[in-house]
Amino acid sequence: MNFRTPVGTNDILPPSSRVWSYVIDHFSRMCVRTNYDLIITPIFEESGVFQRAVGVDNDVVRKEMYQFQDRSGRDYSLRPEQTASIVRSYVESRPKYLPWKVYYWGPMFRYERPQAGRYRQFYQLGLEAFGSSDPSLDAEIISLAWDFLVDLGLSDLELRLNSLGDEACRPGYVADLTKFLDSVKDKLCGAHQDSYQRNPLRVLDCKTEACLEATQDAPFQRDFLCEDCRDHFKSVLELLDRFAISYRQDSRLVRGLDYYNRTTFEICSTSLESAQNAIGGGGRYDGLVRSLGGPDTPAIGFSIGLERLVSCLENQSPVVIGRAHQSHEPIIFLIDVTSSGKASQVFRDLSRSGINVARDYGDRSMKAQFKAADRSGAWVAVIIGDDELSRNSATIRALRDQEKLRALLQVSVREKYDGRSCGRQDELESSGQVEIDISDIEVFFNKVFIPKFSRHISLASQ
RNA sequence: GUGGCCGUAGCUCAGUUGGUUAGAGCGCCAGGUUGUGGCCCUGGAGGUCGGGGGUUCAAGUCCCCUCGGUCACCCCA
Repeated sequence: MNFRTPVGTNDILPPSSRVWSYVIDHFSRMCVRTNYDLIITPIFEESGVFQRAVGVDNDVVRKEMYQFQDRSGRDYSLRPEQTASIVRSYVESRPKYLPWKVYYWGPMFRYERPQAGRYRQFYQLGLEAFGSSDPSLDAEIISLAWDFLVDLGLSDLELRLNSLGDEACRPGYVADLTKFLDSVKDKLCGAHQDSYQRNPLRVLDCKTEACLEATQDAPFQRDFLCEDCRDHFKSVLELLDRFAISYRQDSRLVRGLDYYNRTTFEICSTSLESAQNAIGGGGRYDGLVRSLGGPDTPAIGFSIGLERLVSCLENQSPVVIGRAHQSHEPIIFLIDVTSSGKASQVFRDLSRSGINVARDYGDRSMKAQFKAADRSGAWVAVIIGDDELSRNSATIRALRDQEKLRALLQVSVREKYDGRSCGRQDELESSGQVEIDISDIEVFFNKVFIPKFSRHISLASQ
């Protein structure tokens, strides 16, 4: 019997993993540009971190946590989400300067039945900012999430926003809502007939006809916001308007984790075919630091599901997918039929000089090596045969896009660098390939050919 | 936790009312042809038909159990 991945988990394999690495890289750059620093926390924490943060009544904690005892009997859980760990880390390390802005990406774990867009080990990327309740921070966070997705080429996105109020106005609202639900409880869907008392807000988020109908005239938070919350929310909306980010206010939007207050948001893709169409979301959690034992510190963040994001991209962003693959393609494939070990040396030198390079192994026939070169997606072959070896040279031949690349090779080999040209151009006309000294190979590619080549590539991908 | 559909080569699938050594295409490997690779030709490797039990002279085909995949409910990323 062969081993396989555990239920609900899967390997992220090439070529799809190229998209992952591209997306994560894109995200990291954006975060660095906006002054967020990488944070890496343990993948498991004391269970209490999540129980306290997410809420013991929440499904995520009640029945979805990978909770276990280690060999010393300590009660740990694999993280079902990242925010709680980061808050724990904030409280533990007490950063000197505020705001404290951090970003992350990594695996999360929830014990659920897998289905399209839902896994037991899944990946999120996101960011959190601590130490300011300025509504412009809310707008910054929302716009970062939005722009990140839009810049990746996604278009069928919908941003929904809500304000959940704060400790001043929420309790009154919840009491009112509960009273209302008491009066219509017979009309609620089966799942919520009892559970509405534990978490009344969830009922508003229920998609069943029964609950939707029963709660049509329910009180909504927007009518209960205190003045501070109302002003705060209004400022956030005004900034989003200025950014020309379109959104929809949705009074039924209640996020699944209990720590949220004030601004909450969710981004869905209408093009995602599965039932799990929320790509990401987030919001404020001004009370969370305190409830994990820290000083009163407002905070806000968002997270995005990588599997869902990548599947959106694969559906509707061919340009980005192409670019992601291209960034991993070898430019050069080394073909060596001399069994002299020359390829090993050239491979090492070229790769260390910064060029994506690939090769074959096992001294196979030239035909086999060319086939491997084709499959690798490399743009040119660098061939070392017996003739070349005796002259200490290599032949360069275009593999893809031959007409253009031959022209580029032709120009490159004639171009002077440091007062001389690298190649012997005499053979070019007839065979469409050039021969250059091995000692010139790094200069030829790095200084002459690749600069032209990158321009050719970027023109081609436009 | 509940339910629908599905499990035959690396991949996509054929396998007729149960009947001899289980097939195809693609992919892979080797050889030939070739303008040093892409096309074409020849050959080859690779399957305990998810696993276990049962019915039968005979099971990939029928029955039961089980494991896995997938989608949906629920929940959420």
